Amino acid sequence: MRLATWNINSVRARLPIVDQLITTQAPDVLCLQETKVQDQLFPRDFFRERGYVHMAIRGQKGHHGVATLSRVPFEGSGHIDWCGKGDARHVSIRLSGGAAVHNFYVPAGGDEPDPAVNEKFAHKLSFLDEMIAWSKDLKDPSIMVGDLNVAPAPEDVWSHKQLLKVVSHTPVETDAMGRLQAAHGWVDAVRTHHPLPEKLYSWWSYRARDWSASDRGRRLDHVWISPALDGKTTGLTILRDARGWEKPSDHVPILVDLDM
DNA sequence: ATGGTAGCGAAGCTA
Repeated sequence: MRLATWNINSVRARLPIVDQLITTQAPDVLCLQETKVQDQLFPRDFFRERGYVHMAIRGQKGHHGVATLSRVPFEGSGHIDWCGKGDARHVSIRLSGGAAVHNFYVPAGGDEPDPAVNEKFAHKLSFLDEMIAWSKDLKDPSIMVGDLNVAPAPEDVWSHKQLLKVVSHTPVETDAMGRLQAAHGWVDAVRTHHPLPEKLYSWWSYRARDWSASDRGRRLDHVWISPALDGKTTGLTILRDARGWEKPSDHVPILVDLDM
């Protein structure tokens, strides 16, 4: 089974390159973040026509939004209302066989990395704290994917030194990511297949003159699996090329092949 | 130190 995760920064604006991903990579399960559309306006027919007839969609007007589209049936879906804000930042499905797929869009956190003056950063830290508590109690074999908006290791950013005070790579965030990983024994499947110290990015700003030449990227998108599923991933690709596609997202897809 | 781009939805906010 092949699973893809992708922050597409508007599903409606990105249909041509979603089609390109489906045609060239043929994922069975597609986890999208930042769909930026209300559920009644979600392009269901587009996915249905391409065989993704099983859909778990959770959107809201204008911002955020996640969706998991699948060619293989799933047994149920759900979501958690993180921080009690009603944001569409998480949707889960249960695959036949029992494994859950949790699709996340963690808050970006604004610009100022101080929770005392920036409520968006405080929200991000609270969200991560709730994920830690949830992970401690998590029993089911699970796959957690999505835009976690944290680049944990020095090799996950273009310049560790220059990003230490930039939201996404501050010590308080990377520490939280470490505690999140430990809380369930999450295995970072990207690093299983592309170990440190290889530099890896999944996001490049729209604001660069030449994203590829400057290559100032960050690894914000993740595929984590339960210890019980360790060894079930047979391959994993960060599709850097997609950043150069026509009218791209600022994030690229991650593809993981699972023996299950 | 600053500003650069993109999407939503129709001005400014978020990223």
